[in-house]
Amino acid sequence: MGRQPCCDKIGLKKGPWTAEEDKKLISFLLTNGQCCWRALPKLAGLLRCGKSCRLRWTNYLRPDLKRGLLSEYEEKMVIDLHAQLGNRWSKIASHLPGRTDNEIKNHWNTHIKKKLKKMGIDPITHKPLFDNQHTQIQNQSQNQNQNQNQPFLEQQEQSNQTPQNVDLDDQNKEKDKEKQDTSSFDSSSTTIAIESKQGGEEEEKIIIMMPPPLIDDTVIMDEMIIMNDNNGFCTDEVPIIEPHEILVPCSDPSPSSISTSSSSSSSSASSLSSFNSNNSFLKDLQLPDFEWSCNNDHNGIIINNDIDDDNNNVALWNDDDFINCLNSLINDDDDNGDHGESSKQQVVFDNAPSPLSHYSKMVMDYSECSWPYDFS
DNA sequence: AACACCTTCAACCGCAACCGC
DNA sequence: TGCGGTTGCGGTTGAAGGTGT
Repeated sequence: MGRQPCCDKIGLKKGPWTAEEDKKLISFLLTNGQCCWRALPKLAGLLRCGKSCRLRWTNYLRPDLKRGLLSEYEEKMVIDLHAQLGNRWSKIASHLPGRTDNEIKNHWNTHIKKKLKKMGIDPITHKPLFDNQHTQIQNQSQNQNQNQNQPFLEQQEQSNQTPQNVDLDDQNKEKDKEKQDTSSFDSSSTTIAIESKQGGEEEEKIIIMMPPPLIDDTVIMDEMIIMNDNNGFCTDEVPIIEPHEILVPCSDPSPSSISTSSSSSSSSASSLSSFNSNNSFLKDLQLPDFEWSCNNDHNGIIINNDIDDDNNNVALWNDDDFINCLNSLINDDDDNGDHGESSKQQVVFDNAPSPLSHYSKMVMDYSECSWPYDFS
């Protein structure tokens, strides 16, 4: 006998979600929180299977999602992490706040794969495809080269035994010292330098400093330097998202919903019920020192109770603002953008402990608003 | 304008892992 | 320990939009 389907598919809707369905799902999850996905469609009045609801929420509707193309830095991160983790998209996604495994997987298959091939790098092995005429590989030490050829888990073990340090600037040295016990990033561990210069072709010079072997499923990445000939970037160019600026639960009214650290690192798992209090989620996550490109096209909104007074592009939201927006979204029954009318039927988050209160802080990209609806 | 081909990405499917009993 | 239910993950699909002819 075949496996039982995840749900009774008779009469269940498939295919693209409608705005109405989205609203139902959002409304239900914000008022009730995440319960059993299997039971959710019935409770929410949706003709979908629970799996479909979960996917829709985690990949598209979650308020902490960033939308839009991956930034250059994110892309490099993905490449780098893929070199270590392979197709473990959820693990990769866990290092990129606001990105889902599905999104990264799609981006990898549609964009990055091609780019790497164009650059002469095998997207599977992350090693050069071309011979020496086109490619130079500079390995700074034989051991490092060996490390790269070893299975990932073996690298982990070695890394545990022989943590290596690198030249870091003074500011980072202390930080690095702290992290050394648990994780060490040796930015010199593997360097791939590719110089492509042939008859009128655009010159490319890419140096990829490979990150260290991972010690745990997650790793703190202190350094990742990828230099492009005319488009090199350094840490000075991008603002840093501190861990406290990233979506963090401030409280969890349902202790039973706290997930274990082993699963909470997944972006897909970073759902309402997965958050833990007291920032333990972040501890589990071990986010990298994130740096984002700061340009005029991306005015960041940080929904945050803390103030980032250095960044003029940052606007501050609090929970109430956000809930108001969600109310507007959910109760939007016309298209004239008139979201503020108090006479509208309102989904009430006020009295019941709102699951949204889990999101004390979150980062949204203003121009690529996380929510698929305009509720401005 | 019409058609074919290509690209993108949301959604689906099936398997594996996890969890509670 | 085994079993059944639930959730998470990664591969794949297919509709929609874009591009070329």
